[in-house]
Amino acid sequence: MPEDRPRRDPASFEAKRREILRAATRAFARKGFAGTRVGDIAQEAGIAYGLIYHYFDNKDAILSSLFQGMWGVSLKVIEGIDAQGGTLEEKLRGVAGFFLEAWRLEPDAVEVVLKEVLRSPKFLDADNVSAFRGLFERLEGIFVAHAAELRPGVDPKLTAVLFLGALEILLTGMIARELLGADAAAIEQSRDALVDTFLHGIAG
Amino acid sequence: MPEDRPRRDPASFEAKRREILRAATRAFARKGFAGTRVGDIAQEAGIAYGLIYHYFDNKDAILSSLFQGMWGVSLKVIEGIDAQGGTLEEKLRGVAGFFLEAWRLEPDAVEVVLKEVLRSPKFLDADNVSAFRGLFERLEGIFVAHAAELRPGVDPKLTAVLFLGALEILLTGMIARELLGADAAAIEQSRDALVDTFLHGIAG
Amino acid sequence: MPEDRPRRDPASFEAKRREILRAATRAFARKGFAGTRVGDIAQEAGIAYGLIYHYFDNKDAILSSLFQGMWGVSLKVIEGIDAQGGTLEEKLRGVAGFFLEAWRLEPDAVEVVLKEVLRSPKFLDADNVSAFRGLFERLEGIFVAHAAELRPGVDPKLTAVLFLGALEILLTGMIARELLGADAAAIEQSRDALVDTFLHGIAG
Amino acid sequence: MPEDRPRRDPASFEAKRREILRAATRAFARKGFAGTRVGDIAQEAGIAYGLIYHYFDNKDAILSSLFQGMWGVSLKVIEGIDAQGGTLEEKLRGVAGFFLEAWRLEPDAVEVVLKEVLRSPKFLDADNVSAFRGLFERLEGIFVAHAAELRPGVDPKLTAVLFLGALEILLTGMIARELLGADAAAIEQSRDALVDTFLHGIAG
DNA sequence: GATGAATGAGCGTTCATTCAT
DNA sequence: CATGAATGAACGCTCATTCAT
Repeated sequence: MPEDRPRRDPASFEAKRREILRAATRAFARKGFAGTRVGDIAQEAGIAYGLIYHYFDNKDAILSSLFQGMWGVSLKVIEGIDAQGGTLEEKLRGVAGFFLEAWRLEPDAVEVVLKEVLRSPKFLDADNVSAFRGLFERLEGIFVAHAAELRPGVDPKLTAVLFLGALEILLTGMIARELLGADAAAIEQSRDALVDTFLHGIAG
Repeated sequence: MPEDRPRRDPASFEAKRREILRAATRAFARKGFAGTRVGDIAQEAGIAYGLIYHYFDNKDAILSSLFQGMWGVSLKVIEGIDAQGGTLEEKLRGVAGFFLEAWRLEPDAVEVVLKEVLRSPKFLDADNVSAFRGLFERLEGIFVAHAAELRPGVDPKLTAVLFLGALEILLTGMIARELLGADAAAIEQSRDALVDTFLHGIAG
Repeated sequence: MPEDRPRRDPASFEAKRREILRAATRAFARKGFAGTRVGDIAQEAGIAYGLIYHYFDNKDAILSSLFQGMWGVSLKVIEGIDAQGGTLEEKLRGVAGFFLEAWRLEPDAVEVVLKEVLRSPKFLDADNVSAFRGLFERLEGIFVAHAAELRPGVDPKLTAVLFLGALEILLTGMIARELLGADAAAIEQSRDALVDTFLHGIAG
Repeated sequence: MPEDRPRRDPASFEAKRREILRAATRAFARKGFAGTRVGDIAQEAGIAYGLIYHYFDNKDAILSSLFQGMWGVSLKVIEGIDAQGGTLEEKLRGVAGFFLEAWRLEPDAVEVVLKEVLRSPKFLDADNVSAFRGLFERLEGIFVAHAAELRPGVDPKLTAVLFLGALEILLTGMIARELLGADAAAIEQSRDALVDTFLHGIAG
């Protein structure tokens, strides 16, 4: 007698849910959220399309679930990097490295979040916007905490915005696979260029 | 004289076309390209929706037309800034200032191009990608031309990418009107923070 | 030059709307509201199904429109019968005769209203319930006004309910075309049986 | 012993079946037959929805079963009332009282039969129509048997229709709980008003 | 030029029913 | 007996586009 009632096993339910989420992520990355039919996701997952509605409320909920999963992890990691202490340089390298590494490991998921969630008025609802803002504020907090190391007159909020903008376009550029390489060395080089530029500028 | 098709009045044709384009831009900015119906554009322009098809091939063509108009002007201006000579700092300030000023004058158009064209696989066809790439290359050319003023080891292409990314998020952030101000002073401050950060870094 | 701008002619718009409404009524009568697809209505009307959505918000709105049209007329007629004066017998004969005649002229419409609207929790929303109640109250008012002609102890509200119930089942029975005849003579006989029974009872 | 299919316990099978039937009746009364999902019934019964198909062939069969159970009892009771003898008044009071009492004891079941079965072309198949007709004929038979007590010219069939229509709307009106009360006194009053009206009319 | 009626491909979603476990 | 994952037919609805007037 293994378990009392293994009916509706939560573990396998979650496993299947994740499986569908991965299939959806691949499909969204390939054809965009709008261009992906629910049937495409099902086909990618090897199941009937009706089954998707056992695991998700609707098509939108799949994308929201992807975003929230990614974003929750991201925020926690950034908080960890901040809490660990270290120099400003180490922290910036940590933040940039985390997102670039996330892209290397799960390029589809990063692409979809960047392209479909962060730009869509539909998904940038109050919840998601506040999640998004959380990252900005955390980075801003890092700059504030290290204000003593900054040139006078540097605005922490603006700097946080610029840094994330530059980081985002690195990821976007990698997605496009046109402007930048995608191998580990290129990633490292990109990360260093980003951090060095922000810390020391490009002027000789 | 064998004109191809004797429009009654080419000037007024163009005027109406621009009028529709402006109406469409407002509508796209408010509800997104996908969320805007052709009928919404017509209503915004005060005409019947069927008439739109006298001036544009289809809905996509409206957005493409907006992009090409904006982008052509942008490229010419950037080229002009480069050709005028001056220091690297002046050129970067010119580039950033141009886009920020464009946003101040036509925020809807800038928002739509950023959100709907540059992220959409549908509109990033060969033509548009190469137009987009043109801007990158022009900026990269500026960094190459001023290589003597740069720290050794600074990569021109990567720097161009980072700079445009930071610039883009300023525009995006301004669109959101949440993180940064939108008045002339805030714009100037943003431009200076961007250029100073890239030239001199933020470290003290 | 006939008219200033015959574009979007309200008259022909209404005519087409009514045409669709009639087609829908036939379809609903034949297969029930739930059993009728929007495409069935379109086919019955000889148009494409998409066109239906130019004239009605959705499938529900078609049924609501039918009900409100029928019910508004009915209430007005009943009010007219009441206002005209006369004996209680004349008024009851008028009310019953009106509904039975309506059924003779538009059996499908009466059938649909009886079967699909008055029994459906979905369509018996606040508006429709209050419309329905209006008829009850009007009939109750008639009994109250003629209280002097009634046996002592007769409850006007209960009597109104019973009268309308008996009237409704006459119509329903005619719909079923099983229990009662449908010709003019049968209708007259039904009406008289109803009124005579209520006024004088059946006991010898 | 060659039982056809040796159910573990026919009694408990029937008990469970009835349990499901009661749960379905509550659900149908609350949301209508079409608006009730098989899963809703299962939830109401506290079982898995798949199990329902062990006890009923399909969703329709549940409603049919409810109708047949109710109707069979009703017919038997009406026959008993008729067979017992007595005056016409006693018989009419018995018939009306039975249905009103049934509603008091099982309002959901009565409501569902009235709203979902008797008006639905789907369930008014040959079997059910003939069951339904049985009640009419039995009541008609009562009027025929008591023809001597009736005014000349009273049509037994029409009178049966009118009587059942007035009775039905009482039940419907009680369901709505708007126009009439629902307590025992109100029920008695309704029954008496119905019978008195039919026997003696309302004219003074 | 200008209008809006007309078309229909296409998609998201529901839910009764089956069946492996 | 009991469960709920799995299936897929079916349907309402949207909206870009065409075209007769």
